[in-house]
Amino acid sequence: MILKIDFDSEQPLYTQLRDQIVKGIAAGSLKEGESLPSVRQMAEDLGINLHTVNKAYSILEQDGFLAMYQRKNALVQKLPLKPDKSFLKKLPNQLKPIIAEAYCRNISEPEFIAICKDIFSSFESEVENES
Amino acid sequence: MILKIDFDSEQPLYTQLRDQIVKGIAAGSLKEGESLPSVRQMAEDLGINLHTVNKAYSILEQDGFLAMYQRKNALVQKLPLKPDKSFLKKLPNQLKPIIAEAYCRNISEPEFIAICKDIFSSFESEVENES
Amino acid sequence: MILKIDFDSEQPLYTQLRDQIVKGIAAGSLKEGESLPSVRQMAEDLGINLHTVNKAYSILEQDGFLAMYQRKNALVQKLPLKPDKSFLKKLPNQLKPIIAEAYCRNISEPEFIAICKDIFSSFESEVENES
Amino acid sequence: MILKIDFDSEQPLYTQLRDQIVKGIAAGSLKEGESLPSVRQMAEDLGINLHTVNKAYSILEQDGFLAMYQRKNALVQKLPLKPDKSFLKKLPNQLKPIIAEAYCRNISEPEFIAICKDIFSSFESEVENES
DNA sequence: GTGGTCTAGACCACG
DNA sequence: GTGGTCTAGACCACA
Repeated sequence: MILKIDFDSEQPLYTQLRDQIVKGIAAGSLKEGESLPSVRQMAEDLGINLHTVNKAYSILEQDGFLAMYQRKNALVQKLPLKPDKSFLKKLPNQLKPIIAEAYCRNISEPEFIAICKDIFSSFESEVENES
Repeated sequence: MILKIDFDSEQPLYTQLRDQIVKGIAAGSLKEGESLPSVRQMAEDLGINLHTVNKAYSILEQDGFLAMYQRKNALVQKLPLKPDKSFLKKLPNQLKPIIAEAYCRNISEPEFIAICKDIFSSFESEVENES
Repeated sequence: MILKIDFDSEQPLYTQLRDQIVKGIAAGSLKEGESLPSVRQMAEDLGINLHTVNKAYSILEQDGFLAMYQRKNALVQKLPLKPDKSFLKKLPNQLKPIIAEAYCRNISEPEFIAICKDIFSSFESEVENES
Repeated sequence: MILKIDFDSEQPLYTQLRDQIVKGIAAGSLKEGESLPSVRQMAEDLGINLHTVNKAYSILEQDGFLAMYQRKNALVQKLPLKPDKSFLKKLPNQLKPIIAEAYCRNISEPEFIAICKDIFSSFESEVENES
C-alpha cells in the first residue's frame, strides 16, 4: 500500500491522507484487521506533521474505517453491510453540485456513468489481484 | 429560483452560492441571457455580505457560467457544446474519493448509478417544465 | 467612418469611443478640420448616454485631437509634427507591462515587432484608400 | 526585487502590483520556484492592505504566473513555451489604441519599434546579470 | 443604481 | 505564521 501525498495540491494534506486510505480499503490493499503504521511512523514516512496524520486517523476512526488502540495502533475496520443512513443522505448532496456542473458542461449521462463505472471497476479488479 | 444558504455548513458561503447557481442553470430555472440580482440585492436577500456574493459571481464568471459587466447585472452565459478538457480531467479526481467511500460502505455500483441517474433526470425534466 | 461600440466589453464605453475616434484619425477616415456629429447626435447614433459621449469628446479635446466649438460642434485637429514630450514619456510606461507579459509568455521580439508593424501598416494603407 | 506602488496613479493598486511582478519575472529578478513574500508581509512592505495584495496574487495565479498554496508562500511558476492563444488574440487589441495614438502623434514606425526593442532588450540583458 | 476598489479587522483551517 | 473566509463600511467610475 503506497500512499502518495501531493504537497502542491490545493487539497489539505489530512484529507489527502484520509482519501488515500479509504481508496486503499476500497481497492483491497488494506484489509480488515490490518494495522496501519503508527501516527509517528506514518508522519515520518510521508514527511508530514504528526498532527496532520493524527487528524486523518481521527476522522477515519470517527467514520468507522479505523479503530484506534493504545493511542497509536490503528486497525482497519470492516464496515457493516448495510450502508449508513446518514451517508446515503449525504451522498446525493455531494454528487449534486458535481453532476450539475457536468450537466452544464454538456457531459451526457452515459458519459458520466461510464466514468463512474471505470472508477468502480478499478476498485473491484484490484481486490482480486492485490495482496 | 430560490437559493438556500446554510450558515452552519462547513462549506464556504461563496461556494454554496456558486453551487446553487450552477444547479439553477442545470435545472433550467436560470436560462441563457437571464440576469441575476445585483451583488447588493443578492447579498441582502441571502443575508450575507456583498463581497461574498461578489466572490461567487467572480468565480462563476471565470468558469464561463456568468458574464459580468460594470453597467449590467450578471448575465447567465451559455457554455460551449464541447466539454472543457480541464474539467474532464478534474472530474474523475473529484469522483474517486466519493466512490471509494461509497464502495467501502457497501453501496453497489448499480445503486450508485441509480443515484446519479436520479440527479441527472432531475435536471432534464425540469428543463421542460420550469419557466 | 463607422464607430463600433461593444456593450459587452469590459472596457468603459467612453474609452471605447475615444479609441475608435483616435483610430479613425490614425486611419485617415477622420481628417483635419472635419467635424464630428454633435454630442447629442453621436449619442443617439450609438445608442449611448449623452454624458458618455461628452466625456469622450472632452478627453479628446484635452489631448489635442478635437477642438470644441459652440459646445456641440467638434472639429478634428491636426497634431503638431513633433510628438508631445509627455506622451513620449508615457508611451514606454504603457508598453512595458504589455511587453513584459508577452516576454513571459515566450513571444519573441520579432513576433512582437511583426504584430506592431501589422497594426501600423493597417493605418498607413487606409490613409490612401479611404475618403 | 524592488516594487514601487504609485498611490496617485489612476491605475488600481492591485494591477500595479501585478504588473510589477510580471516585470520582475520578465527581467529575471524573479525566477521559477522562487517565493514571494507572504501577503501580509508584502502588504506591510508596500503600505497597502492585505486584501489588495491577495487580489494581485490571485490574478497572477489565475494567469499561471504564480502558484499559491495554503501552507507555502506564493511560488513563481514557469509558463509553458507555447504562448497562450487567448493572449495572442488579446495582444493586438491592447496594442491597437496605443499605436493609433502614437501614429496620430507623428511617431514613426521605426521610432516605435525602437522603443519596443529597448524594452525587450532591457529584459533579456537583465536575465543574465541578475542573481 | 451598478460593479470596482480599498481599507480594517476578525476568525478559522492548516501544518 | 500561512492563506482562506467573512464582515462592515467607504469612495469612485460608469452610465
